[in-house]
Amino acid sequence: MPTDDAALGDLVVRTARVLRRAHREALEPYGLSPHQARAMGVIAQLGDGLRLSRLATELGIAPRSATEVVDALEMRGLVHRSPCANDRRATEIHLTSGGSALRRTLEKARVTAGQAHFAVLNETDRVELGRLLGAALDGETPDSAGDSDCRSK
Amino acid sequence: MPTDDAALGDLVVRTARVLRRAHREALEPYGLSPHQARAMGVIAQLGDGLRLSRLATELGIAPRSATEVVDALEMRGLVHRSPCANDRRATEIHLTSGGSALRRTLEKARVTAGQAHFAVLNETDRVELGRLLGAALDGETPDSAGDSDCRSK
DNA sequence: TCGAAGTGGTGAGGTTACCTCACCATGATG
DNA sequence: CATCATGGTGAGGTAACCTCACCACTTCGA
Repeated sequence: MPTDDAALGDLVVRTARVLRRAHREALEPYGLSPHQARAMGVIAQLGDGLRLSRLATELGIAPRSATEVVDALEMRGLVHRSPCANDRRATEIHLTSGGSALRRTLEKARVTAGQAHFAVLNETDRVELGRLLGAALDGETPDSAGDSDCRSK
Repeated sequence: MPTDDAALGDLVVRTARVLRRAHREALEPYGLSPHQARAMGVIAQLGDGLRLSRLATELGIAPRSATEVVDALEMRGLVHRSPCANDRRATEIHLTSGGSALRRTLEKARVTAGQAHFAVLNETDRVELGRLLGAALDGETPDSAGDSDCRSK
């Protein structure tokens, strides 16, 4: 068994799978899909007066698809739309109080799950791991800010 | 900026995203989806006389869905079905020669992409990274062999 | 100032990759 | 040999995307 080669990539992908599964399971009780949770994160982060089209680019999806995500969140009472004052074509999206409370809960769960996975490592190792992953990410893909996903074209 | 907390999980997930995107792009010229490529990997690995239902469990999908994956691969001439001698209900799946050639090409591309991402690290760091990720994976989720994915229930 | 062109959001309808349920052919078993 | 279990697939459904067409509105140039 060779020490690395593609194995390093495999390890990362497998780790990500474990983390994602934990995330998905944490979300399940609330009836949210990972993408909906991510959308709430973006809405919370960019906050005030977020346009639907901006949300779409942040999520790396088509504007039309963002409409659906927001529809779903709105139906659950987690966000609401309001007309934009400056541009009467546009719609602003806000988290409701319930939405932002849930967002905080989920964020906490996500952090906890991440910590749990790396709990077997000591502090030194965790720092080292962060350094190595960060270095590889910085070295590769000087891909502007929006990490987005894939289906960009 | 705190050194770790959930940041470690984020780094892993972002790294995985970069790798997956590279993988998807490598596949695109051949008109294969990542899942189809994965299926070919399983078929190649478990080889001879692989049943459709076995493939399904390996991929972590329902048997009915494996039928579709194999349909697609067969249509592209990458695999073919043959009746199983021992059990006339069952079907065996094999890679065609074209299929296994393509598989080797893709595997090589995947390895190369992984190496490229971690090329900024020196040998020592790469080994260390592997050790840390491996340790965290071993510690967590004593989830039997089949890594599979998620939608297991 | 008024028509043309651009932009923000959404209705309609398509695709992909999954799913379940029902079914048939076959195999295993009392 | 009747019965039940198993391997694969047809039919039809769902979630999360997509494009195209469209309307309301803004912006811009003559």
